[in-house]
Amino acid sequence: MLVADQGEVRKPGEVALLFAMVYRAMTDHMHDLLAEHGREPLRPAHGYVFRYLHRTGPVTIVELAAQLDVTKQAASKTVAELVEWGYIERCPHPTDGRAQILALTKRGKEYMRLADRLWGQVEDHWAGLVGDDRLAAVRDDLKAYLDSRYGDERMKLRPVW
Amino acid sequence: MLVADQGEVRKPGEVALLFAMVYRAMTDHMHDLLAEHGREPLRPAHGYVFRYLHRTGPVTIVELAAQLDVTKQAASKTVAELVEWGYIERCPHPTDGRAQILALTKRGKEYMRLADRLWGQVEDHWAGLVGDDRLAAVRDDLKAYLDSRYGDERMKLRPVW
DNA sequence: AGCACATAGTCAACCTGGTTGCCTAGTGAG
DNA sequence: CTCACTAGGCAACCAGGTTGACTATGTGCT
Repeated sequence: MLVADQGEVRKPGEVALLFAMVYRAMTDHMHDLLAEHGREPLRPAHGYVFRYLHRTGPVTIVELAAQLDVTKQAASKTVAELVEWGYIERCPHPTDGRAQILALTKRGKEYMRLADRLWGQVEDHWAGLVGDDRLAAVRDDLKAYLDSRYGDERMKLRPVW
Repeated sequence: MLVADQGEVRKPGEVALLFAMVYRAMTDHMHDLLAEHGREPLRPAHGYVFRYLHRTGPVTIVELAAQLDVTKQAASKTVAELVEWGYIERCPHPTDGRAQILALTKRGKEYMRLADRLWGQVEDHWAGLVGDDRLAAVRDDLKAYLDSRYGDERMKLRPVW
């Protein structure tokens, strides 16, 4: 596999700035692909709700708020939107009269599967540029940084949005 | 140099999610370092203002707005804050009575130099984990993606904040 | 059973950081 | 001089969060 170009010394802040730009570029790329499928982009916060519900199964608003690292009210607002758009449904909690159970609807699962496929295409595009091995190395280096900062807590870190 | 661990297949969306988390982690890391120096964190938008002024020299609000990809009013608000905090100063435009020239103050330059140094430390931490070569490869792969999407326009892409 | 305390979710108001539409003062071409 | 345009600011608005308070429900203790 190709060795990195050694000619250019890394400037302070360069990688951080590139990071912010690439994140933006990837998000825009994703929105372009969604548009090609006639789908409106949802906000990253929405995407994290979908991922969390898919990984964990039905949860309450309090649990969702904790996962997204926002207040109950903010989680409630986000949920209200997704309910209105038909991506999430509310069910009574089996044992707690106060709480509600939130779950992805069929439509929500479809959107999430499409989004995963399209994110995969964004990453495939990138892998096509630099090689699967290099992108896997990028991923591993990202994980190394997160592990160094958060260890086992790293999956709890709220992503930027 | 070590070859990437081949055992783990990339999952769709994995790199994108890692991206959002690492960006968050790097920003938090940076805030921790600033706090160690008794400095308040500024918002990323502020940091981009500093960088732009430093690279380009004094500019007007309209030019700044274009660079940040926000409205004149938003740029004006951000500038008003930085003026209030003593990082930027306004001067009359030499030839246009309507316009003002914005420039970094000494204090602004000091903050920016410190911020660059601290971003360098964030990146050095990462380089220490994965190796300079690997981080240089990450940087090159980030650039490859941006080039593929924006070519020469890539430096004009507004970063996420 | 009753009570004190805690919690789930919602409401209204607020805040931040943007946008929009409009305004005044200034610019430049004709 | 006139007119179309621009620079920057004002006020109101919006989105997406927070705060504090509220009601209904739950829990644990006596």
